[in-house]
Amino acid sequence: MIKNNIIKALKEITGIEDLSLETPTNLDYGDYSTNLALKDKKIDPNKITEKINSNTSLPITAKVVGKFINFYVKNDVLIDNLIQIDGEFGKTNKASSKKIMFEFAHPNTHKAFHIGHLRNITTGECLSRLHEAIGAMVIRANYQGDVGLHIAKAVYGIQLSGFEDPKDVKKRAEYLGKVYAIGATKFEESNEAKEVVGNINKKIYDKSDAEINKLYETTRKWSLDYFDSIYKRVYTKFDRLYFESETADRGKEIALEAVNKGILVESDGAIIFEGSKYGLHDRVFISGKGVPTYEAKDLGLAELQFKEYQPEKIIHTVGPEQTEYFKVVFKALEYIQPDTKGREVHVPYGWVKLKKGKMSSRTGNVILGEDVLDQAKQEILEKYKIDEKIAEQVAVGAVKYSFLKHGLTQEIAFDLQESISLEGNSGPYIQYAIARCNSILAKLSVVNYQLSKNLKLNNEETAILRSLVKFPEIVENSALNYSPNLLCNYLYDLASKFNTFYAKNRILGLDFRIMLTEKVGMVLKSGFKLLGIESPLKM
RNA sequence: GUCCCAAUAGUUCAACGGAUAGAACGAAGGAAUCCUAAUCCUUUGAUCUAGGUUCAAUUCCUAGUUGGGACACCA
Repeated sequence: MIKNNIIKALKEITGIEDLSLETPTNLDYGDYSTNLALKDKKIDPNKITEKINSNTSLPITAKVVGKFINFYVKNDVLIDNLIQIDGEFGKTNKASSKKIMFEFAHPNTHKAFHIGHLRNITTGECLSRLHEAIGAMVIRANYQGDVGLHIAKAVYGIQLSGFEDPKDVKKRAEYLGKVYAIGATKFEESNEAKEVVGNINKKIYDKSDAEINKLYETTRKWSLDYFDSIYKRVYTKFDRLYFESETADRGKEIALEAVNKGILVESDGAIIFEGSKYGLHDRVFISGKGVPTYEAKDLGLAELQFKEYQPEKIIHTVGPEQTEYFKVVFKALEYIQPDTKGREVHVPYGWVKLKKGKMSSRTGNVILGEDVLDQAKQEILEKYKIDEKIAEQVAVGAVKYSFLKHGLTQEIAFDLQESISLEGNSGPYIQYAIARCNSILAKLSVVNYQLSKNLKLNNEETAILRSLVKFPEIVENSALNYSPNLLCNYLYDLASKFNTFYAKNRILGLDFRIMLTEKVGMVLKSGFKLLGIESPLKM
């Protein structure tokens, strides 16, 4: 990467080890710049610039503006880079051979797969792909809650309202959402219901009631089948599906062993970890009834995950409300299984909130993930004359992009009409640019470039070239900072530059412009692939 | 009460301690003999408050205001 070349050259000249480059937002200030001379008054920016410019092997020229040194990538370097762009462009080996587990999605069976889950899975899939692009070995894991109080509430809801089988994957999921709301509402209303649900919960854990077992197994499968259909729809394939039902027993064992070691202690009949001793808060691992909580299950999960895959890190993509929860559990885990220290990471992503009202599975006031996709698709079909398959790709792209373009920790105020935009800074805008590239190239029978030696580039062409060079480092930054929005911003900017170029220049007839078009299409497509979004050939 | 996170145009969001704080939507106007008008071009408009650190603060620190979240047997 050019950036590294510059840093290396600067280090040799100045002897400063710890220096970084900036990328000015205003292209007039160069492709990169440094503030070295501002930080250290003894440094003379003019001397550095002279040395840089006298070294013709460097890919850049330098210029002093004020105290900044700005670097401009040379034209021939930009063009060499353009020629080299192929489908693999953007991939690096920054994280090569590192094994990282990304754990995401985690819907709970018997509950709705809502829009928040959709953001989660979109984010997790994108982070996975970004890390694969920088050379990591990625394991996609999904930890699904198939036991616990919420299941008991749903089962209770069924007992109250009577069992039905709508005989359709989606309708079954809707039915479960409905009975969950019924059970959960009753649970909050009366102590008697709390007692009943508690007993159902215990029965599910110890499998002591044949009738409940059957009901549980049947409805659990309904949920999982439904989730599978969504995973497929958003192009995610998990390497491993973990279930709370498989971590619960072992988790409880681990917690009990930890009591013997003095890591966990008994308090009021429950087994807890005293996080408050570490500036955190106390949490219950085994309830007074002897049932392992989420905390204990996470102990079982961690052991299983490290044993099965030996990942260097496990990235848990989970909402921000669990930030402090994870701190406590990771701390406990650190004492129980010391080699996990520093390897368990919680990457929180902001909530998707409704612009009006509050989302809650309990009250049934949720926006289902699938409904969002369906509505976006419907709107696209009504608005444009395209076939169903492309409408699906555009709809999924619009929804995914609307999540990914936001900073990861930012909450999103969701409004279907506003959020799922088809114009402006949106997925379809970029898809449209890609389709446009394809459409231009399709006019050519043979692609055979004859680039003249003395190309005179106009502003639009130069802007695109300068942008294309940056793709690999954008991918790297997005991956390492867990920031898909950086890649979104970049792709939008590139697509926008291309559209401006397209509007002002005729492409067909000039080999250089045809090549530029082809390569822009490639980069946009590669970038979208990393976001987990398809690029239709035509729109 | 303690702790965590956020606060930027009318709205939804960007911005690596740097240079003139970027977009999109909205509003107003314009672009078709020519490669896709889901496009392009104009115009419009913002850093919660008070201190501090710095050559330089939307960014870091302190306090406050507002909103969200977590704080024992839910996940």
